Amino acid sequence: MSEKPIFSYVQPEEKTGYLLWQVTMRWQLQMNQQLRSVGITLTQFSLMAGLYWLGQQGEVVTQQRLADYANTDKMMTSKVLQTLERKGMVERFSHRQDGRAKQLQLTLSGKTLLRQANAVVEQVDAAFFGPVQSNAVLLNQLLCRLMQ
Amino acid sequence: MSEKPIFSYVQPEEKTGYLLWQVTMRWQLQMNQQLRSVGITLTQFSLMAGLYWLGQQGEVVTQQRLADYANTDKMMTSKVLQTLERKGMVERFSHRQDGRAKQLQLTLSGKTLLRQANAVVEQVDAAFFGPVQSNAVLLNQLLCRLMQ
DNA sequence: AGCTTTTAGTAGTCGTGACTACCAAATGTA
DNA sequence: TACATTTGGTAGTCACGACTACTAAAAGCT
Repeated sequence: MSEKPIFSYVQPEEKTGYLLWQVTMRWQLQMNQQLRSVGITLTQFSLMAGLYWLGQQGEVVTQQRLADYANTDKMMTSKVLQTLERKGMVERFSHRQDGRAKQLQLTLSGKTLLRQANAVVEQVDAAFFGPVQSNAVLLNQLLCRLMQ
Repeated sequence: MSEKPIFSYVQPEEKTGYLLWQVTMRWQLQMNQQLRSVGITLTQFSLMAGLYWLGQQGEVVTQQRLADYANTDKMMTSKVLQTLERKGMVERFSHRQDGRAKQLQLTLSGKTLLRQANAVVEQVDAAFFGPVQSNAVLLNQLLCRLMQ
């Protein structure tokens, strides 16, 4: 006498959410493994990239602004930026108008590192998405719709 | 006199890899937030689900076997299973044939929790992938191709 | 049997990622 | 001006997820 099965007959790995998760973990792993050669993590890269980008737009970038832009929470952002400051990639000054805020700035070594890291990221991305290159635009659209 | 820009004119958030990452983080967050009501994490759920599934196939499941199946590393798997054992969701016996291995078994409470958690997962998945429901099969195929 | 190599599992570290809780500065309002 | 509320940032906790390094048992080899 067997119990009622918990799952339907679909195997877990056939579920879209699970697949999405697995694929992303693999992408993230490859990124971090390759980025290791330049001494940076994916998260650190994405924050530095965000900082650079906002800076290019002429913005005065605070930690909260960067966190909003990168969709990271401010606590994590604070910690990673402390790490990046310790590594000499980022400087944090106190904000002129707002006494609470920290104004962020990439250092010269930071920009150099960012440039090196970006080359790695581009290369891993190309290799990873090679198998679906013809459908890249489509995949992009679907993902965009999931972000609203 | 301005330096050569580090990135092309594409904004970072337009990159497929970055999008994939963002979407998955959001999916994972929603999963974990909802699963909290039943007192389990997504990772714990996926290991329990894998254990259940392999058990249904009549296999004697060891930690390494489960790790292989779930694409998790054995160190992490070991720790999460210790947590699950402490919570009384899983039992770990020593393997009859292999003195190194641990044989895994879901407890009754484990199965109950798994059933509750699965209902939550199904519901979050449905809500999350609603916006692309008509293209679900296509998205699935693309993701599958990225897993080889 | 004696030896090397592989394999199953654990301990402990680092870096997220989400959380609670907190401080202090800025803002809104009476 | 006085007070309550919001906002920018930090400290510390928990749970991955990847890593190094380790023990001990199994398997392979001579």
